[in-house]
Amino acid sequence: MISEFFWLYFLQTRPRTQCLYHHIQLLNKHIIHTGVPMFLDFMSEVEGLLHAALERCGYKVEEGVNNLGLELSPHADLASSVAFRLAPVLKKSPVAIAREIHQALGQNFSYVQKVELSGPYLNFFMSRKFLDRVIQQALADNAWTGRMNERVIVEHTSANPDGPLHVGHIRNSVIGDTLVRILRRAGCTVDAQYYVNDMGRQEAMVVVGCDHFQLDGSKADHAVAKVYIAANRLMETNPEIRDEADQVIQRYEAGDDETVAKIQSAIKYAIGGIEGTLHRMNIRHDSYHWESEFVRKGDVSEILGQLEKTGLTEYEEGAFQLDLTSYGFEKKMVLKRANGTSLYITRDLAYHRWKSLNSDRSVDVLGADHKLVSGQLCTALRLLGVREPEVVIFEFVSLPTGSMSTRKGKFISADELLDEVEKQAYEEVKVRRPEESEAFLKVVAAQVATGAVRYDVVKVSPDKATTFDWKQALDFEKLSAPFIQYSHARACSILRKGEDLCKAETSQEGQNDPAQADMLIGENEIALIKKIAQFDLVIDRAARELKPHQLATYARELAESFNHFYRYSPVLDAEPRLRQARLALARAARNALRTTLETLGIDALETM
RNA sequence: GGGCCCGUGGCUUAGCCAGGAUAUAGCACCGGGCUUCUAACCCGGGGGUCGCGGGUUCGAAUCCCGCCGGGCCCGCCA
Repeated sequence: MISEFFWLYFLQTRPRTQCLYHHIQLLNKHIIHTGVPMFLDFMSEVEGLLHAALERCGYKVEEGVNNLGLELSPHADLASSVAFRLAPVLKKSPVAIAREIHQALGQNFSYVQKVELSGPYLNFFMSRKFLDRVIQQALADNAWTGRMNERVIVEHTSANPDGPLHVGHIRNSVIGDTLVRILRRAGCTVDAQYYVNDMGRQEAMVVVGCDHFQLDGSKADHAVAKVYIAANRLMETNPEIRDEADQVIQRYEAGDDETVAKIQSAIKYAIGGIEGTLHRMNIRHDSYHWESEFVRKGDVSEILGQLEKTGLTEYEEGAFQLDLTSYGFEKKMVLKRANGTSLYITRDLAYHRWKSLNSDRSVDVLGADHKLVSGQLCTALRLLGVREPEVVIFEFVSLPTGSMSTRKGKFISADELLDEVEKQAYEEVKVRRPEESEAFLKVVAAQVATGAVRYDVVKVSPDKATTFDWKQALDFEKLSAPFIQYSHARACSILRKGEDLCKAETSQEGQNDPAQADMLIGENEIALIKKIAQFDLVIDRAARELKPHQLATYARELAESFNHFYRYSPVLDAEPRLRQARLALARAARNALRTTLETLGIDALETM
């Protein structure tokens, strides 16, 4: 019975030497299916070989992350720089140590073909057997799924229902939804949640706005925004609007029927519009949770009571506050207003406690402006003895003219962006496929647009602040979704023609030769198989570290590998047995591309 | 003023947390490749003090300290 399992990770892929590390997991439920040879298994074998060799030499490496110095390298499938680590301790040259370890490695290889000594480095190479099994795995009907088995709640988007999503919100939505997909691929059961801010001032302003202005016939979320912006403008000259909003907040918290009805219908109306936009981007939430739920159920007052017991609370000018100065927060956290109504942070505390109790992991995707408040929230949760969420922070998206604001009507909506990108995509498809029907052009344009928008967002690390740029958004030339979608479409095209060819020959000659994977010896073929093999590592690492952009990078590399294969290894013109082998690889690559695209939430077009 | 994040060829960007062998790509620029499975592709070329200065180390884009520049935050808003 295995009680421990080494999770192996690696950073990136291509040329430069990259760091790998492992992480000991103590829970059986995390064990990866060992019958599915992917990169993790190759790496596992390398680790075992190295540990055994080190033991034979009588060498000990210190416990620690990546203590074997494993890394992806342009010189090998996996390289170890462990000799460098041992040199200061053993007072020998790294080259001599590497030589000793190399001699002690033995020959009990399965997925390892050979180990080459290169100065102080030990270079491990994959065996034919491993490569063949990778193809078999990729050819299987079911896409690869990991064994994480955790129940995860991912909260993302959660935009106030006071207007449409804008280009800043979609960074949240795309990162969040991609994480949901990555976690599911890794084997988790994921509940994607939208937290609805129904008790805040913003929503009260929408209701006040609806009392003074008419919702027009535009898309629901846009109509709501107009009313909301108008109400805010009105407040500048008529300060009593603020009092009206305050009264709405108080009546709603008190449960006044008429106010409840007004707020809820306004929210449902706005959310309907927001959902429409999300659906265009292949994003769906599994459940919606309203902050008022947690007030009405009594969770909020229960939490206030528990926090009072910590002895860190106090009343200041009638407001109930939590003093977190000893935890490094200089400002006190106000839990209840002097007028008795609750605040966002208090309701959020209740929501987070509920999430923690109903999941193994909970993930929040939040903009950089929430950093401080989510730090306070986590500290308060710790005081309550509740597991903290894992918070994924993304830096701001601003406009060339400054930051966006729904209230001021200063934003570029997601709908506007999608419309423009789709228009551009339509022109591109029309040039390339003039013979196709209008319906075809429209479908392809829409799917290319969705992909282009999602990929543009997800390819950049969340901690880079960005400035929205139309020119860049509409330029989906190379480093973008269409590049990957196109590779997939090419693979599909080969497979379609290959099938026809096989049918014709089968009817003529009776029998096809079975595919011979070991005929795939071209440099580009091997490279493609190796790239396919890395999928499990990318998913595993992205799921654990919550870094979706790593999958975006992998997708580009996979497509690139396929394009090289496409260019240098003719499939249909090859002699029958080789053709079979290459068709199998094309199918394996098609499956890998499709799975990767699906995990990114990008449509895998079969033709474009 | 304090806290967090970012700074990599003209522009955008990977790698950084877990330091290792020639620093990743794209755009733009120069040149080449469609009678051959979809050229939304492929190949070659030029272009880099990895913000600056110290330190740690056999070895630093990566770790530590200081500085400079940019973003975000510091509400009885969310």
